[in-house]
Amino acid sequence: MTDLKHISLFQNASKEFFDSCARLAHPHSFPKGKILFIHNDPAEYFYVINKGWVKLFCETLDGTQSTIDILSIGQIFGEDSMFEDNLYHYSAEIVEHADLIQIPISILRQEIENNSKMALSMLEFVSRQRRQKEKEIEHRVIQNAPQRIGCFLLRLIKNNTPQGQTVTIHLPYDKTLIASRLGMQPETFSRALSKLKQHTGIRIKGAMVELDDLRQLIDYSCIACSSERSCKSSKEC
Amino acid sequence: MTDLKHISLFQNASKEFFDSCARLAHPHSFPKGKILFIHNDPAEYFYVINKGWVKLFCETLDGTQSTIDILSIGQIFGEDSMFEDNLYHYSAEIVEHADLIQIPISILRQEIENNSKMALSMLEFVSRQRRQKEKEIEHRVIQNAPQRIGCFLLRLIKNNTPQGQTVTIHLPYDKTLIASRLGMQPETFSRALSKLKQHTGIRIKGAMVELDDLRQLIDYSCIACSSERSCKSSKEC
DNA sequence: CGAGGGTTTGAAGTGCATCAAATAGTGTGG
DNA sequence: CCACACTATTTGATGCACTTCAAACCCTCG
Repeated sequence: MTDLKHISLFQNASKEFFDSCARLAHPHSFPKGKILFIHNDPAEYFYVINKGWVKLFCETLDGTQSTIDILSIGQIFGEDSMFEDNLYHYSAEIVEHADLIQIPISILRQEIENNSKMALSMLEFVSRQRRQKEKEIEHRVIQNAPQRIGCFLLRLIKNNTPQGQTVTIHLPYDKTLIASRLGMQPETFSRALSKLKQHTGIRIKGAMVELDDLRQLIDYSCIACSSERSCKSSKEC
Repeated sequence: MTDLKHISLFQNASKEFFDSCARLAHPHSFPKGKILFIHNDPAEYFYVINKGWVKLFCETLDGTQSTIDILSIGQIFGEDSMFEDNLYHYSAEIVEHADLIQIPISILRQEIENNSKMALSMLEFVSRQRRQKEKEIEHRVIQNAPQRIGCFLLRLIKNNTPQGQTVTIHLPYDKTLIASRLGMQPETFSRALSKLKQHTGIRIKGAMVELDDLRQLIDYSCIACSSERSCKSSKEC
């Protein structure tokens, strides 16, 4: 359970919070494909990801899905039901074998109510996510498919990577999933990626993407973005 | 300044908060077209709208705009810079002559830090907005232009309006603005609205929209939505 | 009445979706 | 270690939705 201490959201959590977690939180492993909960299920727990990937999504009656987010190590989900009517407002599916910690939402709720520093951390956290969603809408309006992929790649690169140096990016999950994350069809993703290749000189081998110069990718993708800094260094994107 | 007491976000604010506001907040009137601040301006104040309409937007170097939101009476904006680097992360423009109250962000910040009930209200507020943004992304993925307009109309209708009764909706601002709010071109909006007319039997006279039966509009628009309830009654949409 | 913005309509182009099929890649059991 | 099955990915062909550019129309307000 020491893992929780490394989650930035919990930097200001109290000893009592961690103690409660030690008593009431459960680590769990889940295989790929497992549905953790679905839209409108009553929400008792939120989850912390220690390993693997989790997809959050909604779907309509006719089965059409829209991917809300795909999360990984250090990220949390399900906590937002606290502010709604204690129902999950999305479905969650394991897309890469995952280790999760299941924690009663009530513990978090209590901590937020009693520990004002924690409440502030939570506010920062939610506010940042709100902004990211706004950015995402902007991107879908302004950027075309290849640019959205370029932006996605840039966000995968660590902030301290210097320019003018060969960089290798490992796509974190299936291309089909990336496509859904970016709001496009798999076919479109495939075609858009090769268009991106033509425009920026990136090299693609399976799930590996290599590029010699960040500059070109930034120039191509971030023209269509209002952020001052590129998506690589901006916390917004 | 009594107006502030009616803002639901401030229901749990302390007497000290309202006192500080009485001393340091300024009411202002602004004409249509006035730019309040632009992206990356240092943020000292947030705003409460008493009257009129305000557009929040971002724009890229080449002038392409993306509308984040269009707000009106009882809504606030600019407060989110508190959790960023004290810069506005969007631009704000008056789109209908507006009366605003300008309040130092520091007052709100202090209130959140000292009054845990207020922190919770704020969390609820931001969390709801985050969810609305998620819904908006879903809508743009799943719904086509006429359906998005239908959904927009439904949200304009008061929740307690009964079905099977003629309803008149007044478009709150320019059609061009509604178009930008929904992420489409004015021409697309115009065409999509008449397509919606064909499908649902609504009647359009300028800025007035009339319909005999909500049911038809709901059936047409909300098929492509994952929300349990229709956009009319759902707090999500 | 006439100027200027908002709105609609028309014609043509573009980007993405869709459907269908081929190909590559991965894991399985023999 | 190979053949098979199954899934992920790519490619091709076609269609549709929305955009873009251009022009007409309409409305309001001085």
